[in-house]
Amino acid sequence: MSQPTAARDGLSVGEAAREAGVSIDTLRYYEREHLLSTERTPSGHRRYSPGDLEWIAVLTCLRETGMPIRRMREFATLVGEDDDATIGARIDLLTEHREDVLRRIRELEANLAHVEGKIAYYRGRSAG
Amino acid sequence: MSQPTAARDGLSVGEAAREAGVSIDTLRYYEREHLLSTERTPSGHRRYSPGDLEWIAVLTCLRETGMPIRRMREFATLVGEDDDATIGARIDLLTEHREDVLRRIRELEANLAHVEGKIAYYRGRSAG
DNA sequence: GTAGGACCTGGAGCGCGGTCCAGGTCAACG
DNA sequence: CGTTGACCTGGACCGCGCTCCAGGTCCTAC
Repeated sequence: MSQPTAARDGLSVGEAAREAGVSIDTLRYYEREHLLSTERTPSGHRRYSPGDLEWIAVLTCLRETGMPIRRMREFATLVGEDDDATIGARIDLLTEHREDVLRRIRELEANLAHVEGKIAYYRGRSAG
Repeated sequence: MSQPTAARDGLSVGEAAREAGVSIDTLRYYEREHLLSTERTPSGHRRYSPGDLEWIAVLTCLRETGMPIRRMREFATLVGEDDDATIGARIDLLTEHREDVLRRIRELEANLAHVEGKIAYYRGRSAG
């Protein structure tokens, strides 16, 4: 092939990892867990398309909001079916997750207030 | 001893666990990790005072805000030294933790917005 | 005195989310 | 051609925060 390297289609796993801000091992792990699947070069190397990168960003967002891998797999399966009949299920899953996140934020805020109270208490003790 | 059961001093580990909303194993684990220490009855059973319960509540608050056990141990050590010279250090530790929690809340809120965007997108798709 | 239940200890096991490793293949460079 | 570095696989390993288990003690009630 006379195609120059720069013009090849998609990113290598190392490039994709750097781009997405995750480790190479994490990308391979997600693939094992069926959260993600990629094209391969004839020799078996993974190639990440822009769409793949967007999807990885979605996965990362879900992870960072504490969604377990198991649940992410459910979502990935729904999306992977690429059937509009699953859209309701996708909305339900994300909506439930949204509730979880909101609950966790409220919980954090409540506990934060305790921590701040404790700080204030110690400030008083060290001043008085 | 003629002392009635109800008048004995402090709660058993089972009672304390129920009261504090954690498992018995967790209380014993915290003790192994030097986050906590309790009086014992002559026969070796743990007894939890009201002060112990308050401390467990503090530990629980720190855990729920994501402080690692290792860091909780640092804090427990400072408090355990019962030396006013450590109060500055306690304030510093809690203040750092407060920053961590605030960061995490902000992160969650940012990611939450993405999740909500996704929900809106799917709603549009299923409506359109 | 004996049955049951709560407690004790030390240590193994678990679920999670990766992370690392060995042993091999592949691609580009000089 | 050989070297170098990124990639491949399957599987072992890790840190965390518990959780469970075996084998034993102790207390209470009948």
